[in-house]
Amino acid sequence: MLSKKAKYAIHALIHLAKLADDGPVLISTIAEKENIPHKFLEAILLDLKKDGILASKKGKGGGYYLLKHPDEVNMADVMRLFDGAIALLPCVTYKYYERCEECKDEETCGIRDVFLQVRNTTVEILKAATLSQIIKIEGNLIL
Amino acid sequence: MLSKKAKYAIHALIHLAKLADDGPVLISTIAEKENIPHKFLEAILLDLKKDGILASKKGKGGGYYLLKHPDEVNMADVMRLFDGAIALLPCVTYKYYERCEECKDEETCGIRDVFLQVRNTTVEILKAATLSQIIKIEGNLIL
DNA sequence: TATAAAGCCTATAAACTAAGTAGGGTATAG
DNA sequence: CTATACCCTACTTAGTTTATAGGCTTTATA
Repeated sequence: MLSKKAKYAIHALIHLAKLADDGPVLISTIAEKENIPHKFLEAILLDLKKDGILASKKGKGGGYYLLKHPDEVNMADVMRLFDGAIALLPCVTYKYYERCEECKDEETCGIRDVFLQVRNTTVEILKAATLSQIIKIEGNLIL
Repeated sequence: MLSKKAKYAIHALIHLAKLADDGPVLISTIAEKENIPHKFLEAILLDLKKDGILASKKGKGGGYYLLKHPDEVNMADVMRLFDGAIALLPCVTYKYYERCEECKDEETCGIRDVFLQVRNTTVEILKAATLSQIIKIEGNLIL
């Protein structure tokens, strides 16, 4: 399951993507509209900023805004940022690779093979799911 | 990520599937061969028994053995048993459905759509991954 | 240049979960 | 009838998640 952090991040990002041309948005505004605890959201947005997805402006008239284009922000990246590896086994991850402790021989491990497939198809779908794409889907679903 | 419980369960099941015709296997034997803490494995095997996948025989000459055919035991079932829902969001699960708290409108939720796709393809792969299948793959990989 | 606005930073706490341990109870083959 | 081996309940320990508290720093603007 996704952590709340990741879920909140996605909601905040979509919120910001929809208002991409309206200048900085207050943490408080996002928190209220998206039902996210204010202080918790603060930490989340900071992480997204450190990762280069968002930028912020301090002081009066400040707030957060998207730095990357909505086309360039996908769910795989967001999930990795907050929840770590997408794969279900450490031995089939890309960035977080680790050997499975109890595994006797990785080469002939039939379990590995299955979960590698799962990882690959999952990453494919999540990479295609950009902010633009999600907003577009929501638009179509309303019809 | 899979819990250790689920991983241990898979290893134990494969172990038992390979020895399906040799009568009951001792917990101690599986624990030793698969590097699983004995007491922990005890609890895991009991869960698998309660779920109808394994059966056991008490007393001298006892142990655990597969009740279901290796064709009928797949990774989706094992994962659900130990780690709960396979989906990454509670609102796209089959058996464990729950509304996402922060979700304003499930009908028009673009996030839901993405994670429903992920769930469906994942379940498809995991259902196809039966014990027989995994053992077969391992056999082929050795070549 | 004071001052309010708004993000930044560190520490802490409460609740939950995962992983494993302890110790005895119960059934059964020989 | 006793050694064997699974069954059951409770507990512990460590780590993670989900926050909250409180003050610090930057900045627009009156």
